[in-house]
Amino acid sequence: MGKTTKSLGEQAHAMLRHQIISGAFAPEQPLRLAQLQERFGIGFSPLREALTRLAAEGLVTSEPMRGFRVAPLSLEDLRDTMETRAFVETEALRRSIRRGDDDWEARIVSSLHALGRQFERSTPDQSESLAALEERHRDFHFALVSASGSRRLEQIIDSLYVGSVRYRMPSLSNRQSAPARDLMAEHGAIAEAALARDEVLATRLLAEHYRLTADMLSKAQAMPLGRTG
Amino acid sequence: MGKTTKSLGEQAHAMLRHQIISGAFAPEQPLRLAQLQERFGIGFSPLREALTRLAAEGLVTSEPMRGFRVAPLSLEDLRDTMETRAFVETEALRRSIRRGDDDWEARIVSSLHALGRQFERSTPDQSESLAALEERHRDFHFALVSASGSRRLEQIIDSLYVGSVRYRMPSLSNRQSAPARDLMAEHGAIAEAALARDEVLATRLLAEHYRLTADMLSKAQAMPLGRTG
DNA sequence: AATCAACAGATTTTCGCAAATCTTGTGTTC
DNA sequence: GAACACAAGATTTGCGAAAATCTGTTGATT
Repeated sequence: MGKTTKSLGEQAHAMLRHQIISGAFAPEQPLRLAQLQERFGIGFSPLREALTRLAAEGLVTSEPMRGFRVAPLSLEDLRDTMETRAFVETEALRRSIRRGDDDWEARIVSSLHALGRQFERSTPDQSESLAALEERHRDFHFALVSASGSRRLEQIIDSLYVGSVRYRMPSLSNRQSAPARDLMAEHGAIAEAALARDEVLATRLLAEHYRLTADMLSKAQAMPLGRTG
Repeated sequence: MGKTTKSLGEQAHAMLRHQIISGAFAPEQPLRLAQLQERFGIGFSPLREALTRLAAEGLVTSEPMRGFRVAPLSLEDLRDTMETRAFVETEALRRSIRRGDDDWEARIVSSLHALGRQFERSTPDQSESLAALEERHRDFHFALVSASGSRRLEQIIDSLYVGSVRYRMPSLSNRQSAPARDLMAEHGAIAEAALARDEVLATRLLAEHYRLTADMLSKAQAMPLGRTG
């Protein structure tokens, strides 16, 4: 069978990562070993390994002898992260437009199509389909820059994505932020420019896309949803 | 006392990191727990934590149920890493030139001076002074970009530095590669342009500096020193 | 001769307990 | 009443042993 047995440490890492990203743990919340052991039914050692990895990835913070906490969120970090994403990904897109072959074009077309389908299908209240939507969204953006030819750029893009997805997940379920933008049109325009090998237009559209996203998330972050008191 | 007690895991991480960077372990060499336990006199848990962190940083690789190895080196990775450094650090330098205050200028002057002193003092065969030289070199380059205002760019620069220093350490002790370049002149010119707030010149000199370094290290990498058989 | 199964040794991974450290609450002193 | 010392509980950290997995060798079968 194709089922590769993952170590408990990897499983713990994946589960914790997913729960932090999806907001099941609040920012700055302490992550107690005993609590996690009960929640996941896993011993100290694998949990510690998972937390150490997450700390290196920037999703949790660690203070000596005081354990681990979920990494904080801030407007400043959001702005910085999105600006840096725009800077790095426009370069990776530029290179991909120069170097991309038929397979690269196919990945863009295919991931855009899949994103559109999931977009139609998603209703705001199903957290399951929201996770699927986020996955499609990620796939599309990765496809765009997937012919850069630089392993290092890919790694950087990946880590910046992880740093930004926590800001997006809660606002994805917020209906109010969506109507102002036609997200599919934005993505379609970027894909079109990339496939037309128009470096200048494609990178400008991508940067603008991230700028709009940063603005929208900043508002959502400044006024967290759900608090009606 | 100002001495903060570090956890054994942190100590193990620092020691292993230093030994990998300085070449005490060969690339791709397996890192056996029992062997490391004997070498450092530290138990399994802290060693595992250290190795997990190093894996997340890219200095070691890990395969499930097969343990850890020192991460491989390659000409391709060297080229990619140095190109990416040039790309990211020129941007950070550009921003620093725009935003840098008196303290930033002071850090550049001071770290350049310290680098020059250590450069005069260093003789090729003292590995201790070579480590100090590398430290000064790092400090100078970090000072250059220390006013970028972007935490994310700083993190990226840091991780790329770690990825590249392993290529430089062995060649630092190779006398033959040094005479072709006047390293202090290069560094001095970069600092001068930065302090003169000349974005174009400073970033061009910095990029050229990294291009020359990449070329030099590529040659050293292709023909490892010491093998006279 | 080549392939495969099984066994033995080495290695990684996981667990539970002991030690070290931090936190909280209580009582005493000024 | 406020500040401090101290003790009890909670929590992290570290260690060694046990379990799970891999690797290399030997011997049997086709």
